Amino acid sequence: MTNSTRSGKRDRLAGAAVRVLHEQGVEKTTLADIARAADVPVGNVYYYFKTKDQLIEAAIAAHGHHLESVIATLERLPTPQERLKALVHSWVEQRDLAAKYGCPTGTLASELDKRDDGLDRAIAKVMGELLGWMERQFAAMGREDARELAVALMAAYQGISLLTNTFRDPALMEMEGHRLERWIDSLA
Amino acid sequence: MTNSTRSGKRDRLAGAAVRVLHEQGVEKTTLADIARAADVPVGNVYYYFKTKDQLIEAAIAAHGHHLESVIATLERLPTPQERLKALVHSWVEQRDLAAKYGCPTGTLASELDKRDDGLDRAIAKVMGELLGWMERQFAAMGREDARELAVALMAAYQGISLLTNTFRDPALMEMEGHRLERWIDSLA
Amino acid sequence: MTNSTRSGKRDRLAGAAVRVLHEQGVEKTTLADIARAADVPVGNVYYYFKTKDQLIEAAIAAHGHHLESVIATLERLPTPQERLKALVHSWVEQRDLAAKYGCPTGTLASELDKRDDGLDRAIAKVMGELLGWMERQFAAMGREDARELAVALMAAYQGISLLTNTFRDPALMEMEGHRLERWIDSLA
Amino acid sequence: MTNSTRSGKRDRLAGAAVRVLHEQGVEKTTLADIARAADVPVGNVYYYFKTKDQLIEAAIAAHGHHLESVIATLERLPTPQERLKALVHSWVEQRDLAAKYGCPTGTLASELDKRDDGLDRAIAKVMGELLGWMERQFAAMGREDARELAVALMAAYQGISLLTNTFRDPALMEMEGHRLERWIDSLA
DNA sequence: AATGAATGAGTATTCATTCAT
DNA sequence: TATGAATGAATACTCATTCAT
Repeated sequence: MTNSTRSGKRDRLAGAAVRVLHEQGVEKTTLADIARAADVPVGNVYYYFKTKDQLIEAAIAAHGHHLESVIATLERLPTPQERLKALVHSWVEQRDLAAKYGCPTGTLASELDKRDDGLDRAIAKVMGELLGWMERQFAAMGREDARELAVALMAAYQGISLLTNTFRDPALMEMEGHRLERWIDSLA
Repeated sequence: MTNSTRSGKRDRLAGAAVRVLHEQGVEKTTLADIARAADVPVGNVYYYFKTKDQLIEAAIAAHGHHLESVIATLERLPTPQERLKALVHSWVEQRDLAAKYGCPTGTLASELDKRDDGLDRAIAKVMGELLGWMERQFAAMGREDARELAVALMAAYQGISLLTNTFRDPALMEMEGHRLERWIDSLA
Repeated sequence: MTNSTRSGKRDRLAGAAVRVLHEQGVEKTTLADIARAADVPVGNVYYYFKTKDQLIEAAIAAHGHHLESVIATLERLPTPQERLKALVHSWVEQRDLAAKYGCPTGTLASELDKRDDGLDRAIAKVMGELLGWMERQFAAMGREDARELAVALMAAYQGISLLTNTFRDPALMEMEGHRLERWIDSLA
Repeated sequence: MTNSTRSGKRDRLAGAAVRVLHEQGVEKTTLADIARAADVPVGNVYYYFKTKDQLIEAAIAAHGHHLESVIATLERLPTPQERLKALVHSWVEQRDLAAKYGCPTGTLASELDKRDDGLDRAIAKVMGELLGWMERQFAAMGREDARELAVALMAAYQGISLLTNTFRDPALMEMEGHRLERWIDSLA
């Protein structure tokens, strides 16, 4: 809100960046790619973002907001089990995208780790938020090992996203999704 | 053997490439980086590899051979459970490296997916070999769902590697490793 | 007109390319050479031309336009004989340049033939236009063998340009020019 | 004889160079190309030729010897007219090669002119020998303008070779060949 | 004489970033 | 604010030439 101008170009750039960075990867994506996807002239990008890094940072933030809204929707469900299973279900629904490009959060985290700038901390924070929410769900289920379970669930998702992407097989995500749902049920 | 020359420079280059690609990522790594790590003049690299892609391919192959030797060592253990748990144990032992750079196989697979060349198929094959071996272990344990279990185990490892790397916390790998060992025991 | 920007840098680059390619040859000419001749920073060349090939293509087009304007001037003369002889005369006038670098069209055609790109077709088209014009002049003189005569005249020019260049002797062009003028007169 | 060793590698290299330089052009041809064509290891080339230039020079000489043998064969014919027409006839016979690669002498002369080394003088000398022979034939026909006629004939050949090559049309060489034969007859 | 290997200078191309208007 | 144009540093790749054996 605060940063958006009448034309909303800043948001459009950040949104386009999320999409293009997911599809092409950070290193393969040029500023021109993002500018084109946002339908903004290249030279104009620098009015909104001083550097490419700042644009990536904005993309990470935008992706974080997206995850927050996903969580907010899940919160409407009555029990933690249902919430977690709904999350798993949403992953399975995205299986075709995962097969093409992997998980947006995970691929970003993986790539940003190799860079000198501090952007890896930004994506770690986003992933940490989701992890924290998961932990709270397991805790609400009365589990003492909520932290461990949250880590296991997040790892399972990140890992199966990578496998689904590597083998280009959406069925892998589906199979693992069902297994995770059964697993969640078994924890009650 | 077949490709090694007296000085073994070709192998030295492939080996250095495995290391540097893991540490810096594919896109951030220049030919000069690899040449320097192998203590070989840049121009000389092209005597052994026609393109950067071919050098990466050789690095993938070298990494594949490394995994094969790891598997060969595991094979000496008497039962499939012991073999699988020893594999998990070796992951935990590598936790500091994972915290710094992630899993070499996984980060490579993730990055190569974004490229146009066919190298993503090469790393997929390497990962597929390990996956197949895991499946055979679960099958030897009498599990009908060996394939599903193998996928779950591989995903857990890839995912926890990514989390360990993202949060720069080797303890995550340790925690998940113990959980996986208990899980394997529970399947018998 | 259509492609020229305010500063006309694109045209300046194409023009400089025509000159430098003629003087140094296609293979010996670097992009830096052309950029320097046009007084344009190397990196900036790529704003106007995606590849070296495209710049060469623009140079060929520019040379083609030059030939068109030469023809347009010749068209003002009353009879085809006069036009053809004026063309021969213009060749003789350029004899010092030919002694130094050969015919721009011919040397370009000769060099481009050795390349894989389709640029040899572009220069062939330019030469074909001039050849067609010559043929129309001979036809206007009532000659049934206009095509054959046009080919003979063009060949004579290309050949004497090569000899003049090889022996570095402008007098050769002069001598052959006079012979060709007499020959044209004899055809009436 | 003097330079040939038992194995005749030097001659084989020069011969291969003539062929490859004609087909690929001087600048596009690497030493490795020639070495491969001569079935000689690259490193070994430098035992016979100190530089690439010296190898090209040897190729020019070899081509010169070839032209000498062609002339020697023509000398057996009784009259100068017959000799010249036989020369023209041999050009026509080579029309397919000319369509593909142009005249070996001419393309070499054209390319070498752009270089700093003195090789352009070497090929000029070879062409000069042939030109001198032509001139002697016209003189033997009693023509006072023998020099001019020789230049015209050589230019016609070089020019039609270039056109035949540029338009990739062997018929051009054929057409011009017939015209030149009639022309020679008309000079008697 | 022979040869696989080594070397370094040179070239096209990309792209984040800056500038002028 | 907006934008086309400018810039230069970086990178993969080629190849004549040299070296060690």
